[in-house]
Amino acid sequence: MGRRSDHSRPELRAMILSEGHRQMSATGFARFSAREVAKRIGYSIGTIYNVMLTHDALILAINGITLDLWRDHLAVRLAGAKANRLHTAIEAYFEFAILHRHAWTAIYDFRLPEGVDPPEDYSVKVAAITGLVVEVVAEALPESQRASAPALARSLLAAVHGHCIFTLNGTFRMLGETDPLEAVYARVIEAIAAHGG
Amino acid sequence: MGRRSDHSRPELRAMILSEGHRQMSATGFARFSAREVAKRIGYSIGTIYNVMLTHDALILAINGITLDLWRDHLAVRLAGAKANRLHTAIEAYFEFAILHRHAWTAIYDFRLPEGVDPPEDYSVKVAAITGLVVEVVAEALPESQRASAPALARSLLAAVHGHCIFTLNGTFRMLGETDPLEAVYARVIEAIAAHGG
DNA sequence: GTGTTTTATAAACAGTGTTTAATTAATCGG
DNA sequence: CCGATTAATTAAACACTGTTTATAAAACAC
Repeated sequence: MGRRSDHSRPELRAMILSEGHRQMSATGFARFSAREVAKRIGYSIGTIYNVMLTHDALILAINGITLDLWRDHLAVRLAGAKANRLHTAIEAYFEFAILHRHAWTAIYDFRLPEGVDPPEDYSVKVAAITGLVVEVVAEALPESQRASAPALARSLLAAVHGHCIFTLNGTFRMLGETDPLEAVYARVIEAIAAHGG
Repeated sequence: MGRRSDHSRPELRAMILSEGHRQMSATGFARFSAREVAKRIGYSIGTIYNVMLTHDALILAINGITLDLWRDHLAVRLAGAKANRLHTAIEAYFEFAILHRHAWTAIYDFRLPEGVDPPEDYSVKVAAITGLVVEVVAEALPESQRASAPALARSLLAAVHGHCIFTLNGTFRMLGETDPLEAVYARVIEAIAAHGG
């Protein structure tokens, strides 16, 4: 078949990413298939390559959608929290990861070839999420310690992340941990306290 | 070809796992191929299935080897450390993960089907590593707090793990973190201090 | 030596990502 | 308006994957 144009390029891209994200959420990174996405939107695999160029770019774009949803989730939860914002942020981190476990896990399952950096708009999405966390951490610190907020925030982010992964991949179940959220929260409070907060 | 017996069953299993681990270390989980393992040891793919039963079991066995190496690495490092044992443990965690990055990452890249538990000997290997960490954490706590060592240890393990992952997957590079080891070490010391250590 | 069991393989099946050539539809120039 | 050009789409092929099945050959038991 030849040139068809029932959908514009941007429409096609939107269809691919929407169906792709749906499928990533449903089946996870390991079983994700670009061919299946093509089938479901009624186009051939070649069209996916025309629009997305490569499999890696497709997955990166899908993960980008997940990052946007994640940022929104955090932002909404934080907007509705006047007190206990650190706890809210951690809670929201866990909530999103558990609710969208396959899509969230895919962010970390996918790795670019060594030495290749992610495209800038992808880094921007990650930075946006980090930015929200830095803000919340900064609020919890005395003004004299505000300068250390970025460094402390990314460290606490890593700590929360580790707890979240151990929750999802069953490590914590294996080790007998039943309340990982409160466990990290305790760690975070200890760190903040040590910085005068 | 039929029954050959140049190698006994245990010999074959050892060859498969040795070559499998070598290949996992060299190429990583995403590019790992059971067929390639077969090729390299001079047997057909069917033999791999005869001996290993399934692809999942093969990977689980390879990851088991990595866990054993990891435990040994931690044990050796800790055996040679009289003071600063917490720092040594964290250092050893990072060392191993970076040195065997592909094999180490494969432990977490692989996921059993949902609801399926790992075989017991695999859980035992994980518990052995955790046990070492619990010991070191317990040493750092006052006797009155020793009971909380297991819970605190698995939480700190998760924290270290998160920092380690962010180091390997480039997140920390993206966020400008240049010394993740000392960052987690600071978090660990804060937590220990908060428990009276 | 015959019969049975075990081992190993080749071949097939159903997938995957990726590339290529061919075809058809839309667009553009005159 | 019509022919030439450009762009979109696909079918088919390639080289892989994991997995299953039938078959042959070697080893073992009696």
